[in-house]
Amino acid sequence: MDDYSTGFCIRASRGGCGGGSGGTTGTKCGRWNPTSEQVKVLTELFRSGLRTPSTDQIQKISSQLSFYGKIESKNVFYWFQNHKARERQKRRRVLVDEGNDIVHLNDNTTKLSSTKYFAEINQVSEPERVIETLQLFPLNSFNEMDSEKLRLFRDDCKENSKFTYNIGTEMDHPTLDLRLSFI
Amino acid sequence: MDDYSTGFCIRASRGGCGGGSGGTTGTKCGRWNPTSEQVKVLTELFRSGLRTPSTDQIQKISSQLSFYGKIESKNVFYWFQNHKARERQKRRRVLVDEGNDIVHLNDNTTKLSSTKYFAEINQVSEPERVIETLQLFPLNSFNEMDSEKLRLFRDDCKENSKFTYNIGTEMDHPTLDLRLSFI
DNA sequence: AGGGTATGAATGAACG
DNA sequence: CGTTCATTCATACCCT
Repeated sequence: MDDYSTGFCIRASRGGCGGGSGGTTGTKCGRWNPTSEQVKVLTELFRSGLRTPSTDQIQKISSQLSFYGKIESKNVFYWFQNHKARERQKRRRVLVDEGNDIVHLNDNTTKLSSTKYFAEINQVSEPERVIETLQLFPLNSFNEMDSEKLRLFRDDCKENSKFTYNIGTEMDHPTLDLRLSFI
Repeated sequence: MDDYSTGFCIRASRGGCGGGSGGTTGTKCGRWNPTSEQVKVLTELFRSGLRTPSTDQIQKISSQLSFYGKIESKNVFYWFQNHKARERQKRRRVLVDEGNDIVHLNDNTTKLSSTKYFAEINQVSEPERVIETLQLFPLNSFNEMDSEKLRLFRDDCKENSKFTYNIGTEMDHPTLDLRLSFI
C-alpha cells in the first residue's frame, strides 16, 4: 500500500509531530518528501559552505542519501537551488525590514517600539567559509562567491521619488492612499 | 536554523518535530496576525490588480502597513502568494466542478473559457492592469548551467536509477561522514 | 469542546 | 539566479 511503482509514495514522517493533521499525510504522492535525516545532512553540507554542488557531487550526495529514503539527483539539485535562493531572499528582506524600523517612529511618539526585531537577525551574517575538506573534487564550483558578493552590492539605493511617503510628516493617520500612489 | 522568522519564534514543523519543543503554543508568538486595516489595504491592492508585487513594492507596502501593527516584508510576500494561489485554486475547482463544456487539459489559460463565472465572481476576472509605476530592472544574464544540469538529472532519473548509485560508493551502511569525506 | 474553515508559512518543482 | 507556481503543513478563528 505504501509503495507504488513511481516511488515517492507515502511517508508519514513530516506531519508527525503536529498531530499529523489529517494523519493520512501521504495522500498525493508526487513530489519528494525528504526525511529528516536527509534534510539534516543537506543542511549540514550547506552550512559547511557547499552552495552549488557540481554534478558529481550531486550524484554522490544523492547516492548517500538514498540510504534514508527515496531520493533522486534532481532533488538534491533543487534543494541546493532553493536553499541558496531563499537564504538570500531572507537576508534581503530582513535587511530592508530592519531599515524600515527607523522610518516609522519618526513622530513624537518616539517609542522605539520595534527593537524586538533585532533579536534574531544575527543569522543574516552568512558564514561564507568554504570547506576545505573537499579535496577530491575540483573546487571551481565555488567560484560563484565572487559574483554573489558583487550582486549583493548591487543593492539599489535608488529611492525613487515618484512615490512620497509622508510618514514622517504626519503619522497620526497614515494617509494610506489606496490609489496606490505609494507603490 | 533556517527559520524565516525574525520577529516570531516558533518552529517545530515538518522536518524536525524533535526540535520543535515548547513554544508551539502559538498564542503569544507565532504567526503574523494581520490587523483588519492591514487586510483591508492588502485586499484593496489585490483588487486593484496587484497580484505579484515586486520586491520593492513589497517593501513599500510593508513599510506602510507597519503603521497598523507589526508586519514584515515576508508577510506581505506570503499574503500575495497565498491570495493569488487560492484565487486560482478556487477558480480551478469551480471549473472542474461544472466545466464539462471544455475538457482540455490546459487549465491555466482559463480566461477564454467559462465566461459564465464572470458575472458571479467578478473578482476572478479582474484585469491584470497593475499600476506600473516602476519598472527599472535591467535583465541580467547568467549561465544556463543549471538547466543543463537539470536536464541531465531528468535523464538520469529515468534511466539508471538505483543501480548506478551504489557502485562506486559502498552502500552497506551510509557511513554518513559529515566531515564531507564522501563528496 | 470539538470540528471545520480560512489563512499564514514553508518548500519542492519549475520557469525565464 | 531570481521569481513564480503548486501543494502541504500548522494554526487562528468560528461554528455547531
